[in-house]
Amino acid sequence: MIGSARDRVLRAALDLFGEHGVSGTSLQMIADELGVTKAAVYHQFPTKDEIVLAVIDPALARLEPIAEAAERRRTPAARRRVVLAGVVDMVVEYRRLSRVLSFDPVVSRLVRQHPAMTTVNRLVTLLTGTDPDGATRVDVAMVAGGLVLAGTENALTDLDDETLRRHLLTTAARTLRVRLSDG
Amino acid sequence: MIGSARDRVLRAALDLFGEHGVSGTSLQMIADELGVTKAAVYHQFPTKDEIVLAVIDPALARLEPIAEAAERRRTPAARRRVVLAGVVDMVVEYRRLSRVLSFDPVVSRLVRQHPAMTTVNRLVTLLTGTDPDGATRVDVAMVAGGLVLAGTENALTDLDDETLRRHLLTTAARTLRVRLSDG
DNA sequence: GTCTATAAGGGGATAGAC
DNA sequence: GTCTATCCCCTTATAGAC
Repeated sequence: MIGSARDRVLRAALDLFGEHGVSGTSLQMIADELGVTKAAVYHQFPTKDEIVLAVIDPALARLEPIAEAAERRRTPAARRRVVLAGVVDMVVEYRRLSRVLSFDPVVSRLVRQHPAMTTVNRLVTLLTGTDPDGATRVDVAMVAGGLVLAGTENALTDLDDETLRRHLLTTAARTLRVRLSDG
Repeated sequence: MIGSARDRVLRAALDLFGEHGVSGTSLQMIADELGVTKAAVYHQFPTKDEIVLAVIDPALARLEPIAEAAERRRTPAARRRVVLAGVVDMVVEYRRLSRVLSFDPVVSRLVRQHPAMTTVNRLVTLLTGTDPDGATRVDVAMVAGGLVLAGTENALTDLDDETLRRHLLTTAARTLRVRLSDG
């Protein structure tokens, strides 16, 4: 075991959340995984919600720099490329987490209330432009859903990160009709 | 209230599962929604799992006819068109259900053990052909994930079923490079 | 940092009356 | 079909010793 007791809790939680979902993971399971008691876990975090937030925060924190980098570009096409590449990287890096992050009702509540949601909306606007039509909104929803699910799909675990990243980027760009090469 | 007591339970369960997830929905919540007690619900179904199965069965039952219709077509292109159209129809019809059906750890377990999984595999093979490469498998995973998520996306609830169906079909076909018109 | 012990509540499920 | 009452288990969370 490397890292502080706090880090050990977070690593165990990430593993268990990925396998059983947040609602399906009790503090007892986290404690058992570490070989300690529930009270020891409570010494590190005051509530279960705090553990969930600490697990998902690093992933959500990746979004803000993507939005800033995209907004520094001048053309809408370049902005779309930056958003797409950044989000794909993030999804691959947090493969195991994304399924849990998007669907568990507990996390859904925590994410809805999270400040990072404004960044998510900025990223969507960077992809769609303002006042998108129905077809464009469906395109973006398909890509968002596809990235999350494909990132966690068991059938794709044999692909290494770099291969998965490349395929996801190509497919997402085709769906959104974004050219990946500039000019 | 129209329908048998059993039907009322299933309708209430569908609503609550869609909103809170299966793990987040207790028998007490279902009973409260109907204005009865838990024991009355248990009179209709022996276990909670049985309720979940009864809710998802109609959606899973839609898959088999799609596979059969597709297999009656002679060209791979025609088969892909039939699978795509059928699955999109099913996703739209069961909009609220699909999120729950795909991600809740409880349902995930029930679906994995369900006989309809062999049909799912047949549909995937109809789309990809046998022995697909990594890029093709990512394409299919993206479309599957995108359909499920877009179908349940709150931001798209303003679209009526027919509009949503049309956009989903167009976008999914583009992602998979399937031509929707034959010939 | 970790322990034992316990509180307080909700979960699924059952027994038996009406 | 529905009720009351209950069982047993697991959950989050707290108190206080070491």
